[in-house]
Amino acid sequence: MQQDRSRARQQRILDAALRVFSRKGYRDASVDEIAGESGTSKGGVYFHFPSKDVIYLQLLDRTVARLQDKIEEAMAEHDDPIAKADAALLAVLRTFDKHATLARFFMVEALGAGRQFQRRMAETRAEFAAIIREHLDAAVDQGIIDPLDTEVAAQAWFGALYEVITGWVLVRKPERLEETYAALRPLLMRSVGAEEIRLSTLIKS
Amino acid sequence: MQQDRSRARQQRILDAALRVFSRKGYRDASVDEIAGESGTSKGGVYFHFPSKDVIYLQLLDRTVARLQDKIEEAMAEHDDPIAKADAALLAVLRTFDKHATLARFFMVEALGAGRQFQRRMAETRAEFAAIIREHLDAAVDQGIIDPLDTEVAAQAWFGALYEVITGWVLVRKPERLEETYAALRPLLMRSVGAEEIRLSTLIKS
Amino acid sequence: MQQDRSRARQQRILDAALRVFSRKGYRDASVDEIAGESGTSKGGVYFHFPSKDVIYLQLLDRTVARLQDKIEEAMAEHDDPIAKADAALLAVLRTFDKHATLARFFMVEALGAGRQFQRRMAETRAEFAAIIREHLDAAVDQGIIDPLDTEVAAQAWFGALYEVITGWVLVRKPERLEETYAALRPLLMRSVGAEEIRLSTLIKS
Amino acid sequence: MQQDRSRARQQRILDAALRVFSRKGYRDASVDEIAGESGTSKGGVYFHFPSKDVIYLQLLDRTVARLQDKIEEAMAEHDDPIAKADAALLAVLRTFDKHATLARFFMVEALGAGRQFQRRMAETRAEFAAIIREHLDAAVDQGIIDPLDTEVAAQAWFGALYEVITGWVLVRKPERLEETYAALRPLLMRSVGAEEIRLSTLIKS
DNA sequence: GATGAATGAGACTTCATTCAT
DNA sequence: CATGAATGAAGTCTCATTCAT
Repeated sequence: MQQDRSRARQQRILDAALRVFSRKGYRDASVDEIAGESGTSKGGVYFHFPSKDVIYLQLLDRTVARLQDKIEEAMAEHDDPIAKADAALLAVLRTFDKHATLARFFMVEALGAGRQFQRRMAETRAEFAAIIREHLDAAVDQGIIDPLDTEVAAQAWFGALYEVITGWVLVRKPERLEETYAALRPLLMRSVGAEEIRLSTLIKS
Repeated sequence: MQQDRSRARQQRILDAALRVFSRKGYRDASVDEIAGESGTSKGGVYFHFPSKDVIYLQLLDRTVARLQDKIEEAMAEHDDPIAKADAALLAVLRTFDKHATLARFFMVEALGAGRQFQRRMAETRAEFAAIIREHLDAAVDQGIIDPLDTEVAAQAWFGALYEVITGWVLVRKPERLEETYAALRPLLMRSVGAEEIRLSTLIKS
Repeated sequence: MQQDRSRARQQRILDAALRVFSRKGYRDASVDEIAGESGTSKGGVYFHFPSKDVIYLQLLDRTVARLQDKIEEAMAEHDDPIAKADAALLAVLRTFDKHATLARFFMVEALGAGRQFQRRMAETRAEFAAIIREHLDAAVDQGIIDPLDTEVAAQAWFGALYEVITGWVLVRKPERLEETYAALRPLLMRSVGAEEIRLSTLIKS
Repeated sequence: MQQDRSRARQQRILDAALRVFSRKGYRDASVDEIAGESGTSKGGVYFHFPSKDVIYLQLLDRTVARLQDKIEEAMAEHDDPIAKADAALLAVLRTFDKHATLARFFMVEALGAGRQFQRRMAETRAEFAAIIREHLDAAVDQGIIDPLDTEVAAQAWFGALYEVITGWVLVRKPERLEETYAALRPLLMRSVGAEEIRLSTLIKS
């Protein structure tokens, strides 16, 4: 159908926009460049999207949705709540490891892109933290870990992960992002007083 | 003398720039607005600073220097390396608690301000992480904590702190940033396997 | 088609720019004024030309090309090399006589327009002198005139012409530029030791 | 006296201005740069001169006066009117040969510097041409050369000289400007129908 | 007399957005 | 649907000139 073609075009524009925003940041990326990179014209872009803001916002949405899918998928394979949270982090890490463009866009450029996006970014961060928190809470409920301020713990986990990824994006060290996780994981586990879980149970997937 | 007046004016411009950048971010802040906010004219700003970039960079420098001063000061009151690192974090938290403008500028806007600043930001992050790491290393050496990957641990501490502050900047919850530290601290300590140190020894200052 | 419209608009911008540069010189002419004079907006000008420099340069090119066309055309009607050179000078004079704007642009403003154009202007002068020289050389070869330093002679002819035109542009005397040629021509001819050629053979066209 | 100091300061500013204008042209030279080059401050420059225009104009005047002095001096050594005119040209050539900065300022930058200077430049050119003309007229009166349009002849001589000098300024070829005169001189002489004068009588000085 | 801080008009250029073709 | 020409607001930066110190 025509609708398919339209959808495909939109996808191509979003893909191009991701690359351009990732390279230049929101303000320094021009609609012209996005149009060029997507093989369309400026008019074409404006046919599919009402404004540059909206492209950015949709990209943010798409990124969040993809990450959440990955996370849910990864968590589904575990029952233990700590293992679930742990798997979630690893899933995020792996996704960014494969898509450095996405990582730069989401980790580095998004927060300072402009006031108009900050509410959304705050929400997004909260959502991710909420996922972690949910399972930490469950762990507390099930007596796996001692009670603690799970809100702050979730924030701390998220922040630690964020920092490791950002550092990787900016400096590209270590080569593979996943390597760091071997060192990060025990820190996180100990921080909430969780017993070590055999990594093997996590990395099977 | 004239030199004093000049210095004072430069300070006023930097102060104004901090507020404007904090409100709008680098790109959305105009030199005109900085000039207005500092009670000068556009030409006046350009008399004291060669470009908008340089203002931003000097602001970054100034912020880093101030934070490092606070940190050194705080650390000087402790001998135990863990307590030193711990005190450093608290000092940072308190500084931002008092200067929300500075927090927003440094935590939210700076990273995504543009490619031209990212190398500097990466360095800055590395510097702060290095301070933490140094004392974690000392703690390992003195047998206070078990050996661990202190580089990643430092990054994780920094990231956790960063996230807590950023969350506070964006949502302004909790009211006082320092409150969170009561919950954050044990997490960090446990994460490196450190025994609890009585908070009282820290908060005396 | 659209391409035609685009071309036409470019021409209109160049025409307007010629007038404005001729009136004010390169530096004192503003892009705004060129835009206004061409019935476009500033953005419109920048859609068709990447910078003010480029407009100026294209104008220079266009002027040179037009003059060279006139010259070739005029020379084609003569066989005698001296007559050819002579006809070339007359063609240049007549062109400027009809287009005082062009004359002012090319003779008065161009040289001092800025360092970035001086190499081009030097080349241009050399090209015109080369045309004259070529035919003086031919005249020497054919024994029409005695051997002489044709490079300097060509430069001198060009300079004499240039000065006469510049004087006319600045003072607008005599009314018609071509009139001066009656007095200038014998000087030039004698300077290279050429016999007088009947003017009638030249002015038929 | 103080007046001497003031005069000296003015001279230093004018000298500096000559260099800067020669390098950059009128518009691209800044008062700041002139101040710097003259070892003064911007305020200092404005104490001695009311505006940038006036500096330029005084420089023009000074240059003209110096050239005229050289010319008068050179002409005083000859009685024959043709020899006088001839000596004048050579004097100009030699002056510029020694002061390339002056040459660039006066030959290349001055004409296109801006509308405000063009009347003055036109006058100046006319003055120089008038000197030449005067002696050509005398030569006609004394029966040394046949009657001719001395106004145009003077213009042509001036133009030929101008072009040779300008070419030298732009391309710096030949190494020494004076060399060219050996080739240029006979052309000029023949152009007015003058017999060759032994160069030896000219170059003694 | 001299300095350099300050002003403000104006320059070039960019770019999101609109719209005729 | 798509193109690319056009607009106009806004932004960074320059600089001649003025003036308090």
